[in-house]
Amino acid sequence: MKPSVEIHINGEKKVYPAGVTPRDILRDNGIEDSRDMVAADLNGHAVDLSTPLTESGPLNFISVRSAKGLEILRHSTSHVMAQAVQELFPDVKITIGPAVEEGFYYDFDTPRPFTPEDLELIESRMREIVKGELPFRRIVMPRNEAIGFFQEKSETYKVELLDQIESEEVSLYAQGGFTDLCRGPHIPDTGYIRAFKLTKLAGAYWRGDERNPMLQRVYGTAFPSHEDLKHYLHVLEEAKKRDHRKLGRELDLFSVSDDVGPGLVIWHPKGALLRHLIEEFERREHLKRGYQFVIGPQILKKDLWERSGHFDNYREQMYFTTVDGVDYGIKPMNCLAHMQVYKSKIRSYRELPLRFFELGTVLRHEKSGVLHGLLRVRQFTQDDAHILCTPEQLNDEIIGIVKFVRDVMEIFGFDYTMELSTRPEKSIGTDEDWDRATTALEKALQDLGAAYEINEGDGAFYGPKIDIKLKDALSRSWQCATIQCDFTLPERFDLTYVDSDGERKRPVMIHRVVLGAIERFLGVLVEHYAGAFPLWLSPAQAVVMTITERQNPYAREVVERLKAHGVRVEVDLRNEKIGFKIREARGQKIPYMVIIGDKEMESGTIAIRKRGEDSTAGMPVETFLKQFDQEVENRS
RNA sequence: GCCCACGUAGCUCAGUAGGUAGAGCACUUCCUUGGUAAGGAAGAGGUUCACCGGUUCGAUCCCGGUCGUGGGCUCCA
Repeated sequence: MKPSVEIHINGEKKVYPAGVTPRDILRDNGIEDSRDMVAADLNGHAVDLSTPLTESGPLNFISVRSAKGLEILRHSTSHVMAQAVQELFPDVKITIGPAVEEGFYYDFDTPRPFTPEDLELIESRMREIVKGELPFRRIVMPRNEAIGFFQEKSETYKVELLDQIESEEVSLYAQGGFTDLCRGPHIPDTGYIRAFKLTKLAGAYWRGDERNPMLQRVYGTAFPSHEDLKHYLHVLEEAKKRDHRKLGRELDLFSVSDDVGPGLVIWHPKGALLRHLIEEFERREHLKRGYQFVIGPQILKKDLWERSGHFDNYREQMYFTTVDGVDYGIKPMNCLAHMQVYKSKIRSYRELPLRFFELGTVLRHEKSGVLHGLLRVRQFTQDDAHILCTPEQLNDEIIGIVKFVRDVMEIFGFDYTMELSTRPEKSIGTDEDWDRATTALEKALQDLGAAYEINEGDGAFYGPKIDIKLKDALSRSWQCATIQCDFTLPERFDLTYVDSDGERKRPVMIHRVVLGAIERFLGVLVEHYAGAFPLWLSPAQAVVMTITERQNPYAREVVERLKAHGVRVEVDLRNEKIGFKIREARGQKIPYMVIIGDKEMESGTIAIRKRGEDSTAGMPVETFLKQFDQEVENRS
């Protein structure tokens, strides 16, 4: 009897001869797919439609409209791109080319970097390959044979990858004359690729290590249909309109100047006001939670940075200066001063936990290539605190901080992700301390039932950390809040407290920020709200505007009343038509327009036009103020 | 720091087989006093096209370098 397999499909169990392919089953079951099914899933692992099946189990087809299917489509498109590149530039060596969140890329080692013109060339060659409907063929061979195959082709990067693969058998995929080492699965043939576009050109280090040679990375994206691609490009255009660098200029919040220097932010009146509002909010929230304000100096003696380990581990990021022949380090972090506050007297266990808070301005020498608007700068102010507590209090303190962060993120309506970062290569402290700290952080996350990912080797040099990341308009992640455990600095600075048994013991230190850097947070915040800040945060909350100059005296009266009530109000009495004034106020995204004409003047009212609405409502000033206060109160 | 691209008026951008620059908006003045997304006219505005050097009779334009910006990589709040 021929061996057979039992396949569960559409809620039925069907028996097929072994070696049947998913494509056969697709046809057999009359599934209408109009080439939407790109692969299949058998027993939880993805297979090609052409893979002969030798196992029984549930089979599901993977549609190109599913996340997994889209990933397969994009991955296959990256192979097609590599094929096009090799056909056009035979001396290019291939490396790796995965699907990523918004598309795919492929890294090439090329003697001459690609130009934008090359991209067009590659794209048109890809279109030919797609038109050719070349089948993707899966080839399984022993690892050694594959090594020989790629050696022959001088594909040294592939050989290097194969050298590190453990299994004895590997799979290759070939379409046309192009063969790549690959796990698969892939779409059945290149004709399945419908809409794609090469998007950007970049440099990238081989295996992400800056000691390795730099490769040429070509990014692209692919979609099930041209409409989907068009939609994606449209969304991208819209996202660019939210860019905080663009809005920062348009709303006159801040600037950076060549004359001043890169990565140094100049806050204009409205931006400075926004910052002030956020900082006030922060101070209140910290006081509520038992933090004490402290303030440290901007420069501290170099000896202190040597003692802390910053000099050894963080020197390249620091600025130094010399005063009266003594070397000082300009602070890149606030922890040293906070420890000095702790050390200023003998501490009792009764005082702990101590929570020292500072809106601390720090300077870090960031590499020139990483600076980015407000999101990556060289001088920034952290909402920084250092908590000193007993080891027993550690868990509760961490839980308190995570809750703090959650509360704040909710107020702003942010989605965020949490990551637990463990010990990096360059670090100080004992393994035992690192384990204790890492366990404490993880336990707090688990106690709270928070979702998190583990980031191996990404901790600070003095301890592991929990990072909270927010996304900008283009969905790039930025670290904002961070909670870092530290057993090392208390040791190095010999911090102690007297315990109930009269013994001197070592406190634990937690470094933490909630918003992170105010600059970065505001950058992300601008993009989050697309510049339309909620009332409580708007630098200008209302603008009073008149129809004609006749109403100016009355308008001034209204402005005074609003100001007296604490409304941040602007006034537009210019000799312009009302349509023009409204247009400008809309552009500035001011929450309330207060419009005054003869009608309002005569009835002693004001006409309110709310941001986002096209109509006005007439009311007495008092009525407006009531509504206004309510909205500020709700932070809506 | 590395790779690629870019750098013209406050902003958005045009431009010149290489012959010393233009538009719109914004700004100033005047006219207009107009009820919900741009009323009209005139004017001023670039140490001459980021900076430095080279090629050339002549460079904003070609070449090299520096600085800055953007997109990535590495790194990070």
